[in-house]
Amino acid sequence: MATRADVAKLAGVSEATVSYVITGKRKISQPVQVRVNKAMEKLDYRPNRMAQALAGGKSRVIALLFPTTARGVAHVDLEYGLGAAQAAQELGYHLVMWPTLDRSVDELIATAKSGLLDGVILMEVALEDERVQQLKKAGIKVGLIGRTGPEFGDEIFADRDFETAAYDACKYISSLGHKEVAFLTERTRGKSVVVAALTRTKASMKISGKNHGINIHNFECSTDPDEGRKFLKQILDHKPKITAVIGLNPGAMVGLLQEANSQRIEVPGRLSLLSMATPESFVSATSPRLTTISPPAFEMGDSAARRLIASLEGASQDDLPKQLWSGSLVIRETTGPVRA
Amino acid sequence: MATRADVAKLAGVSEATVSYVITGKRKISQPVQVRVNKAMEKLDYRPNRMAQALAGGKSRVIALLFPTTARGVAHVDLEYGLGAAQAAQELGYHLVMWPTLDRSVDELIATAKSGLLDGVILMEVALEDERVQQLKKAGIKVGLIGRTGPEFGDEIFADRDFETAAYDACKYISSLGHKEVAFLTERTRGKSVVVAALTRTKASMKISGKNHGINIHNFECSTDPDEGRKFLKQILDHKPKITAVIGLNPGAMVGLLQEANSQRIEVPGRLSLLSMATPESFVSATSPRLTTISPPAFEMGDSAARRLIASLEGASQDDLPKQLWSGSLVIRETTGPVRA
DNA sequence: TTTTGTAGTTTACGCGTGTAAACAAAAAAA
DNA sequence: TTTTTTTGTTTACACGCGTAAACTACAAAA
Repeated sequence: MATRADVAKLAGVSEATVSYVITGKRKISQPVQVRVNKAMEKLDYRPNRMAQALAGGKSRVIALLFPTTARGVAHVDLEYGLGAAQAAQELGYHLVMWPTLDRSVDELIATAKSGLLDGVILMEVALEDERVQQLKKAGIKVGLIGRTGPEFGDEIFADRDFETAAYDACKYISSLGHKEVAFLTERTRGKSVVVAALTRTKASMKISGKNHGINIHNFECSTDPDEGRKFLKQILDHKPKITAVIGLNPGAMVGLLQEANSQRIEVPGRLSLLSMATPESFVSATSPRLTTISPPAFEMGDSAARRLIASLEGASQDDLPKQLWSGSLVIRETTGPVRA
Repeated sequence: MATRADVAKLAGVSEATVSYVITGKRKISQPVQVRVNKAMEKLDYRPNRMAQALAGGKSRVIALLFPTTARGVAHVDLEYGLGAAQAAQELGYHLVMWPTLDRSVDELIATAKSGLLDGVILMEVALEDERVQQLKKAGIKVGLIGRTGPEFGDEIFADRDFETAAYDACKYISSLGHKEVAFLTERTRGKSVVVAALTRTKASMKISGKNHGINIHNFECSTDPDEGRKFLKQILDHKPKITAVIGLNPGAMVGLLQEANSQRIEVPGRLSLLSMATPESFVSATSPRLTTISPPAFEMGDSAARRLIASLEGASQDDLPKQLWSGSLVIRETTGPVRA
């Protein structure tokens, strides 16, 4: 591999001049620039990234934390990751996958201090997320998919617009004539970490439900599909007036749907189902296909990465993609008018 | 951040001694080792990975190619990726996500030459995969999830055992009494790249079908669920004797299932469905839940990464995880005895 | 006694870049 | 003309580590 010295020799200039042509941090005359560029092309020169990182103190590598629970990873995380990785690539950065079983960031901080990582993107952000504090204290830039709250003014993030999402959901469900609606979220009792999305959506649903004349009944269960099955029986037996379920619990939603199918409960005839958290790519496997308001995961990953990198470069925060994404309602086969 | 010099000073030895204590490449006396280790601990010393990479010529970073088509990424890829990333992490390596729209590896080679990448893991490997040649020619170590063929003796890979998978599928389906079985694969006509898995499975199905007294009818269609829907009509109309479908096309399989549900075709009463390529985590969304023989994706990713890294380190190839994985049959709700 | 060997440690330098500071040449000001 | 400023380029070194080669102290062999 050709080095800067080779380029300098071929172009008949000093090594520093080559560097300055590349970075543009000093003015170099037109003819010299041309000579250097030609030499670089001829030698197929690529600056050594390790040397750049060592000398410059920046690796241009960021990490994406994949929170892996016992049950595996949420598939939407892959889409966040791909969006972020692709954006990073376009900007000359690289994204390393960082699976974690617990929520510890110790190893991550150690790696960042060793010079490999310039920044980190976090998912499944809690309202009070100690990881954010720990990373910041260690001097590591943090980007969020999601956000802490409510003082997030100085944070770098891309998140859903829960107010709009809840509004759209309630508007649509109410337009179908539903009055008694279950809102099914993930279980929070006994959990040390409550993802911020849950709190925000719950609050927004309460307001939007009222505004659209819907009675929102809050339920929660674990993300296991079996829990979704039990939940179906529960509402059929104890809350027969409920005619629609809005869900922020993709695992339970598919279980609910499966149970409805096998018990010949008509969907959407008897019960309409709308999921607010099922990734698009997952919907294709459901039957009948779920109506959703889903996060534009790829775009959100892209946005978070671009914002983090802009911050790393000290670049202006203009010309960046959206920060809040409502996601759009896609009407499929699990929602319909309430039966007369 | 503390450097080697700090440690050396505190321990009262030279910098080289510190390095040799870490790497163990020279013999260092017990008392000195103890002094150095204590100094490292006290200073919370972490070798700078960029300096290590520059001086040592190895970055201990590998890339994982995510082939992203227009339709998105196969979700099984996430599981491969997590397995590989976790294995890499355990071994002191890191894995960067490398999304590619086409199958070009030019940019990847350039990045490897710039010193950032020691090796690459490839997915969706074709029988004659030019990427493998290109990367090898550029001096980049390659690990495969899948394999080229048939001369793969010197290659580093983890792949499915298609012979066993096909055998298990045919044995089970035949035990249910099915005689006329469709085998549904992805479309190959007009495609420049044929994934090796397809060719191998087809060949194995032919043999195993014969051995189990099953008539295998080969079909192929695109991975679009809509194609799966059309396919259902096609076999019902033109091949009514077929009572089971074995699929190597997850997209079409879910479409098929959806169409069967909406047309009230009984599954598995009228038609049994067995998928050989649907990732476990995807199955939870199907209704009724698909019977599968699925690749143990996480373990395969783990194996591929461990093998690649062992090769990078020049380590022995012993004590490595399996190379060929058949995956186990998980009987769920879409298979049953043929109707009398 | 001298020679040879060995274990343990240090010296010395290279890896390829970023960039502050020094410098030279040409242009502008005095 | 001399002095100052500006522009363009180079010199010099730091970044933190890996490791070959040199060295020291001491034991063993001749």
